[in-house]
Amino acid sequence: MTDRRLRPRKRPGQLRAVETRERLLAAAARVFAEHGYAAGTTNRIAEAAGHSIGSLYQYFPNKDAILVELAAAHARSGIESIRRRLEDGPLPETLDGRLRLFVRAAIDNHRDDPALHRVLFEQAPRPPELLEYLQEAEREGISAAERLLSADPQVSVTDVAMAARLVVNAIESLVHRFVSGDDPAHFDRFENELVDMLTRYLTGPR
Amino acid sequence: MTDRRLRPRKRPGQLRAVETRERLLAAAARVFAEHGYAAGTTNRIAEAAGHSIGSLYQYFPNKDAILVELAAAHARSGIESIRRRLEDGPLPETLDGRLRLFVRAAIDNHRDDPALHRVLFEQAPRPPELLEYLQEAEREGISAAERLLSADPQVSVTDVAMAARLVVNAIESLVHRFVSGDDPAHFDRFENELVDMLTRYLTGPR
DNA sequence: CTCGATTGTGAGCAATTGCTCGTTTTCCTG
DNA sequence: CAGGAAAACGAGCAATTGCTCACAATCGAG
Repeated sequence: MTDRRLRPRKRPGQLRAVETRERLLAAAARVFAEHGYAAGTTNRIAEAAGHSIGSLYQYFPNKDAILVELAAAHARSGIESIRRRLEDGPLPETLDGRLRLFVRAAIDNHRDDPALHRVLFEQAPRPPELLEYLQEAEREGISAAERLLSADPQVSVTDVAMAARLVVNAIESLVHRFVSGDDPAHFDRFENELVDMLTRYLTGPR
Repeated sequence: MTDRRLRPRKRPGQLRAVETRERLLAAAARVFAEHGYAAGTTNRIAEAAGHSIGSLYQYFPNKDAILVELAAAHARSGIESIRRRLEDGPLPETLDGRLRLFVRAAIDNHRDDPALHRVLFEQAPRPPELLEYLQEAEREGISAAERLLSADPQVSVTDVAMAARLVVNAIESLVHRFVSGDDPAHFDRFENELVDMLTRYLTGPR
């Protein structure tokens, strides 16, 4: 929690080193998910990875850097998941269908490892560097949403900018809440209702 | 972070003691809000309150107990705020008006001290005792919402149970996000749009 | 005023943490 | 095989933390 620099002190060259780094990251994900951020000590992470702390500190300058790496990877995978779905087939015809696509992507990305997601985005300290990265990603999401909403004749909302923020934040927040919560079975009902909520909101009467 | 019991070891009897306890709690709120949970050390809290750590540990068995006390107080104040608004005047005639009442209460309760709220409900560990308290409060809120929605002829939603959960969680999550974020001015626009979203959702076409 | 009970004090202990650094092991090049 | 570089190791240090406990100050009942 001391050094602000997040760059690795040594970039892995040999294959062996790359594997070590990956094992350390995977172990960190497991340890953080199970013990939380504060109790997820660097020694524990190294031990769980089957390596020494010395090795850990060869690839990460401090504990925060590990967390940032995990969080950024998670965010990237979310964005990638949406991109893949968009390229996979044509954009759904109905607004309803398009919203469902985004909601599904969000659910999948959260369902992956809710415990880790909780640690990363709730209880862990978020260094400014990570915050900027996440805010930038959110801003992109919002402006993309804004473009989609503006171009859609079905959308009857007046304050499109605020609507875009609401939609993006609603999906992110609510999915996070429901997946983190103890509702393993009701995901379908939740998905339907959330899509319904957004659709009715966006296409509602003047 | 050791002792599970959260009961105070000594209940203050004299006025002097009550004041000490209150000064400690107020200082804890300030320190947590400014430094976060991990860096909000018990020594720092005691110092900020103008007392010794010894006194702190006479009224709180451990650090967690202080946090739980603050969180519970915050939740209580939120519930109280809604109750006051409901008793203050008659229940608004329109669904729109009723929703706005709840949204306003949520905004006010969050606006009070966003930094502290962040610490309490995001980065700090939530002991099971507190979690149960909060879940119970949420369940009450949801079932109250469910009753209101069922009784309302304007409400056209089919899955009323899930709708109640969505509405309560949407208000809580979205208000939290927007108030915590850096949007001091756009609160009105946000309030309007959120009320609009919920109204259209609940009264939308079959 | 007396004197036990309540309240307040703070030096310091035991435990834990993030992290360093001197050393050993493994790999790659020629 | 030689030998230098890259990778891995892990005992242990410096700093911090939550918390104890022996004692001092203050209160209030008789």
